[in-house]
Amino acid sequence: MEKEKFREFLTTKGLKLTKERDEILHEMLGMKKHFDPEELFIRLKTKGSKVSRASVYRTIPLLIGSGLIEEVERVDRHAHYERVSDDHHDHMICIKCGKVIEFYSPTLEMLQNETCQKEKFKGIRHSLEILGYCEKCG
Amino acid sequence: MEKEKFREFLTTKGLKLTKERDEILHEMLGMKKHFDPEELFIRLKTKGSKVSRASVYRTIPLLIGSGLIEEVERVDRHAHYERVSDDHHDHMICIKCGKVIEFYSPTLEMLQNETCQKEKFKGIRHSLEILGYCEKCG
DNA sequence: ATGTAATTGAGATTAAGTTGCAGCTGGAGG
DNA sequence: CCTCCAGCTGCAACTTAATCTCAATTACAT
Repeated sequence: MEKEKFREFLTTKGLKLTKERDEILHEMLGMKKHFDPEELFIRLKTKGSKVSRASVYRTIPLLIGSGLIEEVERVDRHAHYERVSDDHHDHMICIKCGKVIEFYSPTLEMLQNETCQKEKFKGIRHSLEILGYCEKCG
Repeated sequence: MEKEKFREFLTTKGLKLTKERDEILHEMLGMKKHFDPEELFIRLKTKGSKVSRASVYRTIPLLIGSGLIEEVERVDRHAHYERVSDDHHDHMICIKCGKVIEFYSPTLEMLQNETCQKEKFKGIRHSLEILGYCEKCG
């Protein structure tokens, strides 16, 4: 189960399964599906855990490395803006260099409309972001 | 053109077109399509402008309001994580009642992969959010 | 049991963005 | 063309999310 997966990851990397990491792992498993590090930290704190904020932040990459969680949002932590033009498009964003590729696929748009109809949902706008590696960083 | 659009927006809101706002507008028009506020500020600064960082940040919502730029990224600026499970899905979110419908369309996924290949982009994960009205609120 | 590289918490630091405030200014109304 | 005041400004202090430093502690291979 999860703890074994985590331990295995740590061992292969020459890292240790400390009681702090264990606490963080267990608390994480009890979170709702989406969470942020601060929520996790607060929950530990209110349960009386002595684990520090730094340890929570330091453990997150290890949980990702062991395949137990994934980063959902942005790579790049600050706000970005775009000059408006009338052509709608979606984005591919390179996780490594931050490059943004704009693309537009009519088929994709159409398919989304169909999906909306199936759910009786009236779509107004959407945002599709594909994260990954660009040609150069791939 | 842009300046008129901006002035019109400001006037209808009872706001003023100051020289600082004008400088920011013009510098913004010279940026590459995607930019962040700090880049904009630095560019003004290096050109000898006396405009403050605060004014840049304060002007951005006005540029959005006048339809000249859009926010590209997430509203929520901090990192989020998600416990891994094997069912990937996307979201439809009702603008009115906040209801979230999870859906999954293999065709949509496939089409995305094809689009990535076309751009020589190695997609790792994506997030697709369709905003609109659910059956009840529609 | 021991040695040591990894880990810890506290608090300082950084980055991005926001806010309060005292003085300045665009532009509507005269 | 003036006047006036709501709206603006820069500055610096503040906030939030996250990272780093460092001396003390600890897991775990041998």
